[in-house]
Amino acid sequence: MSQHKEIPKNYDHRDVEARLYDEWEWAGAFDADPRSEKEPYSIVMPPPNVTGALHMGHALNGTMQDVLVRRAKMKGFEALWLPGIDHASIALHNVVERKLMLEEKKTRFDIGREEFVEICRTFAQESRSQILGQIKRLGAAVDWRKLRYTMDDGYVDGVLTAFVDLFNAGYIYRGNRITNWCPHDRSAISDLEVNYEETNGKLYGLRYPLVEGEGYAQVFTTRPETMLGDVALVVNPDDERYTDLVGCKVRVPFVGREIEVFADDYVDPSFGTGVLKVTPAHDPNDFEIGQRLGLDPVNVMNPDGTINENGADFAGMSREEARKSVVSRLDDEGLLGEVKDYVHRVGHCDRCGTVIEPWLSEQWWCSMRELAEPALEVLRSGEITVYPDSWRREAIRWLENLQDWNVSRQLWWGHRIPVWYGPDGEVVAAKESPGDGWEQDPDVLDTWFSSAQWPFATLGWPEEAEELEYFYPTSLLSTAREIMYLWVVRMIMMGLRFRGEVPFRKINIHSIVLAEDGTKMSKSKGNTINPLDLFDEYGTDAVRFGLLYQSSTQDFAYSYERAAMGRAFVTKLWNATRFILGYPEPEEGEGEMSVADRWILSEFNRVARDYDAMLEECEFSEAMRLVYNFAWGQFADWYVEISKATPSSATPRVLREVFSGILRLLHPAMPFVTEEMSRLIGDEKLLVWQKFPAFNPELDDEEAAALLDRTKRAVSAVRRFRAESKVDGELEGLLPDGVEAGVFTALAEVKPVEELNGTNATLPAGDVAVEISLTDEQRRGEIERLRKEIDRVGKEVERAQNKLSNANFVERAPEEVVEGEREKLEVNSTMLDTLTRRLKEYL
RNA sequence: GGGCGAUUAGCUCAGGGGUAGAGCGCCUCCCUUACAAGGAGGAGGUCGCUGGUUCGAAACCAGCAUCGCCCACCA
Repeated sequence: MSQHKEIPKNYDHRDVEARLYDEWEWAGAFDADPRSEKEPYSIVMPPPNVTGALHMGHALNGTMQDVLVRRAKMKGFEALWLPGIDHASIALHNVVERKLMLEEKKTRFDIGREEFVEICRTFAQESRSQILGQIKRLGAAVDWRKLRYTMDDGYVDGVLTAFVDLFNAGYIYRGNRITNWCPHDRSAISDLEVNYEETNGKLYGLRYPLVEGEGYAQVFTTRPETMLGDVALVVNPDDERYTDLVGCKVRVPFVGREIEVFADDYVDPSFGTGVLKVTPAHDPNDFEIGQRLGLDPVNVMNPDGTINENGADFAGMSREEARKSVVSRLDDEGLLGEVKDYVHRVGHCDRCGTVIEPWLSEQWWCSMRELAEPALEVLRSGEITVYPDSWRREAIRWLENLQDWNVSRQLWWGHRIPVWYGPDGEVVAAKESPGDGWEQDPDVLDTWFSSAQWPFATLGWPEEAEELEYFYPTSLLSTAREIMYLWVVRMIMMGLRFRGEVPFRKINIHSIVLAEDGTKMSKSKGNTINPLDLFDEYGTDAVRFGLLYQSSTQDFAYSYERAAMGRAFVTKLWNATRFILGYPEPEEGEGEMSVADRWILSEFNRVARDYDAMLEECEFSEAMRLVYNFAWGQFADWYVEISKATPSSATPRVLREVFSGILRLLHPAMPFVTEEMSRLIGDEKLLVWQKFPAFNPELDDEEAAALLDRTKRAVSAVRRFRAESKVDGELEGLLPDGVEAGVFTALAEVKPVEELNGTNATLPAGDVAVEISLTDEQRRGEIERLRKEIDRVGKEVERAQNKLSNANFVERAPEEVVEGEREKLEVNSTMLDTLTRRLKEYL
């Protein structure tokens, strides 16, 4: 009774995955111990937002990290993969506010800060458990005991410590300046949280009547409503058209303010009329011009985007209403000039999509220049390796042009800024209230401020925890490039500031998984793919393999074919397992190895070496190709067939050894099915506790490799002949030179004879030629086949002759290339002679 | 306005100075005792265009075209 009959032909991932994950967890397979004697390896997981479910990007990134962590464990490192969740201040704000509006028709201001924060906390709690479940579905080898959440007490302490330190060191300061204001969120956001979109707008010509005399000055603007806050007009000092205008006064319509015309270099005479209106409270450039001219800004807007009391009759209107109203009343009064269509880029809030209003407000800023210097240094010197390197250069460029960072948000959900205002106007930063009568700043910190502490705050900082001591700096950070600036670069700065060491030694920037049509996945377009659905349909291992196989430095359109490819691979391996279980057990002792045994061991050995090197450099796609091609194209297609046809006494051992090696190579990429197969073939240890195959120079066997290479080519030549000439029955032939006799005879199904019977065919296979006897019946079609071969080989000869007759080639090309051509010419010339002679015989 | 990248088989994509690769799809044969989600064999490409470097370019360089992405305060 052969054992494999009891194992189904197809692997059932549903049955296996949930069971194995629990087993891994119970066994403590993912635990990492800071007191270990081993060398540490650590990755902190980019924490998913509490707002969202796992998407394809998470699946890809999670798989890559899992590959590296499991591999590190198998290579003998004490490997930690630390999981986490981000409270996602502004993102969760939006989700909860939308829900509140939808379900109760209330805004956050209706229910108040305390209640709102409570709702956020509850939502986060619920959403979090769902996300953690999804991480498990992926198979992620994370140490759950070390799960961190950015709102945990310990983590909060780290964030506040960092803020207080930066404040006391003078990096954090308060400034009244133009920020990107989101009227919907009623909060400032940072430059990086603004998305600029091409918008079809209009340029409105506005006319400002001269106070003295007749006439007006015309200005073009895209935001006419901001004229209510104008404090000056400016022209370029070299603009001769307006020499007389400088120093004149004009009247701002509706508000009646008389403002002066100044000269300033900033103005581009070729744009519009060459006259610019200055609205310091509502435009960053104007703010600077206003400062140069010593003019006070006039703010005409409320935090919610409505016009305030400075806006005369327009007070209370929304931005949009005010724009229409201003334009139509200008028109009524003859003060509206030309109105042109104008395509320009308008900033939108990254989280809610609302049009951003550049708006003057009081915010906390973090001065970046000095903090950036050490970060630049580690990137320039290559102390941090980035895959691919182009992103290292990008990061450098960005750091070189860094603006100060607005870290305060007028939101409620998040880390409240630890700045306290004393009864006598004192301002201090402290983790706790300095005493009675002190009031805390109402704002919260930018989410990314807390994220910037992630690599060390998760390990216990500011405590000198043993985890921090042992696992920091982390080994690698893997992430999508879209948060390179928002997050990665800031972690480098903060890591260097607070630990004096880089937060990670390597950065893997992976590609973005696009929708099938090659556009970005987005909920609004409805083209998202849910990885969990894929896991259900194809099996997690198959999806993981497909993602890795398809990943590269380029963004890629997700293709279900890759998951199907992974599934086919799983099936292939699964059936190899069934084969091995039905194969004779290894006998006592090593056994005598055949050339084929030596060959497959040698090949495997090389694959293991190259595979490991590829993973070390985050070349996941190439690594998958390599092991796939070996497992399927060499092991299954050839060695398994050889093991059936001409086994040696060592074959049962070698077969299991190589297959077990393949499972160990693949385990990091396809953890579930490999674990199941490993068990079936009798391994007692979990795969993460088995040894990752390492290169063994003794197994390298050039001779066996060359022999099998020729043998396989000879076999293929015979198979091709059979297929093309439609020859079924047995063939007789000479044993070609330099092939492995047993393998050739068995796989080509050619009966070796001493002499051919006279009606022969020559089958070329590179530097091997297979000579076989033909029956008269088999001879049919031989003439046509010979002509085709003669044609093909003739071209080869011609090509080599051309090259070799080029004196420059012979002189300048490397020796081995020239020599190679000579050999090819010789082999092919001989072949051509033989084939031509044979054709003559047959004609 | 700057920067980065892409353009290779019908499709999705690798590769990379020395005769063009994979998966899927297509064609022929085969349900043979691991596997039809499979096996054996095959067809299919002047590697975007134009120049240059080189003995040799699909690969390196320059320009162009097309398509992406990122950065930037022109009203």
